Amino acid sequence: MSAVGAGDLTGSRGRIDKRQAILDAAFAVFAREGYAQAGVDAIAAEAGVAKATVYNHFGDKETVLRQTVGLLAEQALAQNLAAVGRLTDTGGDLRALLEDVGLSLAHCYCDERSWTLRRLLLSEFSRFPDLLGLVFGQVNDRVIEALADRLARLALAGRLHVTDPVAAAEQFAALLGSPLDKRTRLGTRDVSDEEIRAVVSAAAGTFLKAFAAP
Amino acid sequence: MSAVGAGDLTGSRGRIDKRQAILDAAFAVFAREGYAQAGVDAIAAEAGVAKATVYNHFGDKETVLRQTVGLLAEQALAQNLAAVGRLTDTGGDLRALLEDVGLSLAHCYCDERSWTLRRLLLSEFSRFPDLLGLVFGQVNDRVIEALADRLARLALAGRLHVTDPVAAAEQFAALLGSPLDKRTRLGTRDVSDEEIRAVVSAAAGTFLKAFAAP
DNA sequence: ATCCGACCAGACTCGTGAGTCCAATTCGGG
DNA sequence: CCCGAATTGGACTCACGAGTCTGGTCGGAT
Repeated sequence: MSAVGAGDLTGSRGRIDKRQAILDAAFAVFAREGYAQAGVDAIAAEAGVAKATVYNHFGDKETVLRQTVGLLAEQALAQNLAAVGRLTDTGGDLRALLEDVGLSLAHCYCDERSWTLRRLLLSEFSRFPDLLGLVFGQVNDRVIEALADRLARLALAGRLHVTDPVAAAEQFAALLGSPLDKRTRLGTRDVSDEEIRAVVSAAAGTFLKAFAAP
Repeated sequence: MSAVGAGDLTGSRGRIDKRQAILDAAFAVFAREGYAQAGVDAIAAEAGVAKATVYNHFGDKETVLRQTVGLLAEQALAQNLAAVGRLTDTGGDLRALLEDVGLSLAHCYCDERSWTLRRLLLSEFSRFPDLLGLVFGQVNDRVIEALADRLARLALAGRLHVTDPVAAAEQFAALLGSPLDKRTRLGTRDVSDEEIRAVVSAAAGTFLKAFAAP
């Protein structure tokens, strides 16, 4: 949860680290009420901090939002890249490998924080279009790119038959993400692990039928 | 654009049809500013109507939003169903058929009104979760269902090899929608017709590689 | 001609939330 | 042990927007 840079005498008692407490609280409150409705008072209260302290650290409400989103996006990116990193040809069953990676990605995708972040981003998109741009460009595209790299290597090894690795990566992501969006109603409905597994399996199945080497 | 029920002495002069003018204006303003920011004053101004008239017709701001979204969702559903309806086995080239339907669906999906509606829905989702539920359930699911029906018939005719038509329909939709989401940055970027065509072609290609009868 | 109901302009109430200010307090380092 | 920076609670200003009300206008039906 916390775990950032230098001095980490975590929030509760330390005189420092109000900052992190505020960011956590802001995320919770923004997610719960939306940017416009969320009062800075509410954020301060949730963080156990005076309103003036929030302004000391961030200057204004908008900056609080940007910092919050930026931090979360960074974390999400790291998680997704780690998941994609598992896609390494071990010479074993290709389908099992794809399902393993797909499952890791699906778990990143369905993580509570992840859903909340995405919902927040979508909600405030009209007010802060650049935020969505940042996340689309910096997170989504990077993950696709990393996935494409791995797929290209599998293709070189003769295990897949893809001509455009980026397109294939996009399609794999689509096959994974869209059904999850629908099943979870944008993360507002719990899905059993079996259901996730079924989605991943279907995605991997279709992907392999389309791209497995002959 | 307007074209609804009974008396359509369109907005400007007629004593009636203020209602439709208000709904149109509300859609524009909500889309531009988001629900929370959009003032009823602004909606009234955009509709060329007094604020009191808005309250005469709808009672409160929330009702204005619900009616607006409901109307638009209905129209979107009709358009999508029409597109799916084109998926009829003519005995000709299956790929061309799929691309034709895919293109029709993509055009529905990329229509300005369609994007705006979806963005509005996503934006206000935290405040009105039931609205998204309505659209997901009543529009999205129905389209998938209709598509599944058509795919099932193609399977019966021996032209496709699908075991679960609904899953296949979902995947086709995913292959179509996700790349469009990304390319158009949720509809905030114009995409050339060639680009759309390329997405449709890629989707149809992957779908057929996975599901074409052997 | 006249009455009714929809419409208009704009003023008004009321609540809410951003951002500021300040005097009192508390902690951390020297 | 003391200084300064961070923090605190709370009061305060200011702007904005929902919803109400009023007095008056206009068109159409009887």
